[in-house]
Amino acid sequence: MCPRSAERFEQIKDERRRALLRAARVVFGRKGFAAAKIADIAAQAGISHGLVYHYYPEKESLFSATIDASVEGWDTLMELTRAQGGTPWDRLVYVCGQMIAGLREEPEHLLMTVHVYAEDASPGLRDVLRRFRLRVIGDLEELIQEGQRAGQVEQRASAELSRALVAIVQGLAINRLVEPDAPLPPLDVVLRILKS
Amino acid sequence: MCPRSAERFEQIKDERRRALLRAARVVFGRKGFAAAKIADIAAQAGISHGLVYHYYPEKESLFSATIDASVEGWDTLMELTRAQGGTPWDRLVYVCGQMIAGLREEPEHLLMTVHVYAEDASPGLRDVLRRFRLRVIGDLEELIQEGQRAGQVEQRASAELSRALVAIVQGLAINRLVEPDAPLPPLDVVLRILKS
Amino acid sequence: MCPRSAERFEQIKDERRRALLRAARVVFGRKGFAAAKIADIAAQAGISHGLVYHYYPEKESLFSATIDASVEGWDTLMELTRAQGGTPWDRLVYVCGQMIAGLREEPEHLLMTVHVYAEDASPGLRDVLRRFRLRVIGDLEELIQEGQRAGQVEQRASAELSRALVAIVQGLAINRLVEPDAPLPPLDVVLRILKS
Amino acid sequence: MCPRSAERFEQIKDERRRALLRAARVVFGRKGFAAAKIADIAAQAGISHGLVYHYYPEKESLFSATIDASVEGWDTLMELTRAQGGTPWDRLVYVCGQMIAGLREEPEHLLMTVHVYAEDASPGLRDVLRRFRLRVIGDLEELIQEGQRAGQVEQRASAELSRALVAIVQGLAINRLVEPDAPLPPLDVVLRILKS
DNA sequence: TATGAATGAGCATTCATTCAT
DNA sequence: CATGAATGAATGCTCATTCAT
Repeated sequence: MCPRSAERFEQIKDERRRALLRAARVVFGRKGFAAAKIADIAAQAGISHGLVYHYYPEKESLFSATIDASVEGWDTLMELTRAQGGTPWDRLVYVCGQMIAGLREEPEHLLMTVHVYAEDASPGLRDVLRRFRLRVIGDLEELIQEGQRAGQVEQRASAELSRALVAIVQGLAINRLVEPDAPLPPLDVVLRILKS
Repeated sequence: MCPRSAERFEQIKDERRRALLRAARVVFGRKGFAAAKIADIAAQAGISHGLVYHYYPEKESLFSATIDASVEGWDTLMELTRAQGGTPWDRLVYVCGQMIAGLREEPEHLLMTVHVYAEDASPGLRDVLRRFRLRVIGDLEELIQEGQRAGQVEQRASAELSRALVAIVQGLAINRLVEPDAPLPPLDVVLRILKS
Repeated sequence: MCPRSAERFEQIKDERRRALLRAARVVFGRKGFAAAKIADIAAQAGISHGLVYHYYPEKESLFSATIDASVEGWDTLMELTRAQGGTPWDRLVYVCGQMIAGLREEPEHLLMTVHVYAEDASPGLRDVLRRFRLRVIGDLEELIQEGQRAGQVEQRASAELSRALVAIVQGLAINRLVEPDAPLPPLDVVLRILKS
Repeated sequence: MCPRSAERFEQIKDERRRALLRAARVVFGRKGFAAAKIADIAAQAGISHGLVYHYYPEKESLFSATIDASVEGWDTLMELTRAQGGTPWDRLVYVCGQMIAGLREEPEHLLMTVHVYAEDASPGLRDVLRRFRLRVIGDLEELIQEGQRAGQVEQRASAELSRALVAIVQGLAINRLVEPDAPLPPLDVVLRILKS
């Protein structure tokens, strides 16, 4: 009724939506799309499963939104990275460092990708994920090419280097889930991939 | 009754069992445990879904058997590797080369692991997979330690190096599934991880 | 929110649960555990088969609950019987009269027992039923012993007499199901078993 | 080829058929029609499940044949009973004695009846069983009427007395299966039903 | 005949989705 | 908005029945 409460309303709604997305990322990341139950996600978010459908009309939309949030997160990271001063190598160190730090806290973030190549995932889902993947790979490739121009990264097919980098980060995410207490290799080991 | 037909019988049975395992590896590898339908696997193997239960009493047993086959495959590879002449580094080159070649043909092999860390996977499944993982990591670590003693691998925590190696291979397996036509990075890029 | 509706909620839930139990008793009693389909029971209760699982997590639990309800019914009857004035014989007349009257309305009640001696019924089920049986037999035996002390029942092994009594009642229940219109023998014929 | 072996052949076939029927009676009696598996029966008879279909084209025929065998057994008992000298009461003692003795060895015999009143048992099955039941009840009723004419059985509706007699015997069969070691009440307790 | 591999219809159970409260 | 009861399509698994050997 009064604007105050309407605002407050929106606030609550937004908060809840964010909480829901966080919960969805965790559960989807851990179990994949098929094995994740709406009820699991609702429980993780602390709401009833019926309420989920007030925010997202179906499981797939929720999943898509989760990816979208990850994309946003990635875009933010890339902006920060580009705003970083220093050499191209410094920027590579920064972005990889952030990715690995992210693994520690939320390995689910980068695992989302793993779960949707399934042949019978709806084409929509596959596309959404594929695009995310290609964006990450593309952004990293750009940084790598800058590094190559600066002579800080070896002169090899940048597409391969970028994919190798993504591969190791995803692989470490898996490791993180299977053995949460195993040590992650230090950043410089990961970055060696780019040095001849 | 006659030995000829009894033999033939067993042969056919064995062949089918192998075909079933192959089909199961492909489908489980692509979709994970929850999303893989027995009917999918049966179709992939060219048999009716009912027949699957003549060979394995339940989905989980089939999954376990699939892992067991992967373990055997790995053991064979390790034997071949150890039988390889040359320096420790040569052996590392050999085993990683084989793993990456395997990715080209059957990326499912190394992906099996990805799908079972789910919190609600039956403890049995999780154990089976965890053991497989630890075996691979352990075997590779041994090779790495030999390489360290020979001065061919950097003197860093061999556990971390081994996990980084497994991570990149698994990450590449994922990449293979998502983008089957993307190029895999060459072997020496992968092995750089072990060199300071 | 408001207590009125919450109460009403619980009421409806309870009603439905009772309706489900009644339906389950009828169907299990008629068909036995294996032959009774959840869909039959749901149809009999006027609900969808999926909803059954909101109330009982599996067929066996529903069956157990059905037995539990029968046990309660029996306990109530025994309380009424013990509250009955008169001689021990009067009480035997009362309880047997009620059992036979029950046969007319719901022969399923006493038939539940018949269906679970199967060798491969889960041990849980068998136990639940065995306990019910022994309770009935034990309670009747007690009444019989009182009758014996009062000289109203013949001085023979009360365990055998009790079992003979249960046997005839169960046998009549079967008769009731097979020939719903055949006459039940009058009470005094049944009670003769206890008189020398 | 030669008549000797052809005969022998028939013999073996007949023996097997009898063994199969015996096995079927045991398993059907214990588990009912729905819960009894062809494989169970075959195992009990010591043959492969496929072979069952050489003797009976389907589960229902096997069940019918089992009933037929029971009918035959009953007819034989009735012939023996009628051939028995003495008073009508002596004959009743004889036939009930045999029934109770049968309970000790093969309680399944009289339990067959219990399992087929199910609403969705095929009408054919229900009829077959109903006829068996009515035959037993009718034969006993005849004996009871003889007893009544001889003044040895009370002058009450013979149909009810007959059904009460069958009821107690069936009830005892159930008891036998649930508690194989519980004592059966002695014959005279059972026969009291017929005495005023 | 005798075996057991193979098929497919049927049933228990799960879970996304809807909707009355 | 929020809840959880209700529905029904989908999937694991069983088992009667068929059939190649």
